[in-house]
Amino acid sequence: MPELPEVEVIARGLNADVAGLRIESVEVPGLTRLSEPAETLVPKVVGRVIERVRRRAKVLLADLDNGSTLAFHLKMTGRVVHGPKRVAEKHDRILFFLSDGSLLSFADMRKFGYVRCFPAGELERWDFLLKVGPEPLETAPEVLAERVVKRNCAIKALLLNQSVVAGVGNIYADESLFRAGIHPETRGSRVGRARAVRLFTELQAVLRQAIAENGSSISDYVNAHGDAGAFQNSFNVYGRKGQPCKQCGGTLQATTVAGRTSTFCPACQRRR
DNA sequence: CCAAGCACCTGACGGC
DNA sequence: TGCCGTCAGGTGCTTG
Repeated sequence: MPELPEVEVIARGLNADVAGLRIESVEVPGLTRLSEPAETLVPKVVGRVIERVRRRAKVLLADLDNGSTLAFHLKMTGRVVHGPKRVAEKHDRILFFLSDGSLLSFADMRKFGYVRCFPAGELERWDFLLKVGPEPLETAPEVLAERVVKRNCAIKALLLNQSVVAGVGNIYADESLFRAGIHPETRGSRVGRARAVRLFTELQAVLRQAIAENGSSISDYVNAHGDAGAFQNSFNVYGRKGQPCKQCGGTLQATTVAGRTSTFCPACQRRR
């Protein structure tokens, strides 16, 4: 569910809340198949102080005081929330009880998400981080454009490909393509350098705006305090199939690209 | 190597 | 009511 802006908002909120707190105990109501087993995970984190919480791509990273790092991937429905101590709820996967009496919880209805702890020095060797592309907000649009203009697959698929650019998912891919006036099925090689630069400039703008509005909430997303975001109210195309284009008044259409629903305006995003 | 398609899960919603 | 098909902020593995 969460894309770059949502994970960024969660990371900032958590960092403000839990940095400096010690993990006193851990409860594991049921980790997912993709997570590290509780038997190896729990001993690595109990007694450790959380030094900092940050984000890379769509992964939430909590650095601990012995150099190890807890990594959470929320996938479609994962939530990481910090709040008062409470009893376990239905979709809770792992609960971290902290030194100020508060609780850091990871819940995931669909069980696609995972949590792992990388000992000091091992995070850098994690396959996911070795393959993932540059951060779109820390990379010049011209540099990002170079990564797509020679590729033959659909520009929408390239935006979703985490090794091309990190952190973009279905919402922000569709929204940035609309802002740049590019049809989602256009091949990377047919976009052209100038329009590709425009695309990544618009991507940066939409990501920054979404972060400023606390992310987008469709059904599951909440920030580190359990609050919904507001950017879903600003969508131009995502989830608006059949509704009027905010730019030209025409009817928005949807097609499937890279296995994902892609909503676009056939007039503002002409195929070339 | 690249592109496409499905698998992994649970729940919500619409149609009959 | 209930059953069935469809769809959902993402990746990762297999297949061609």
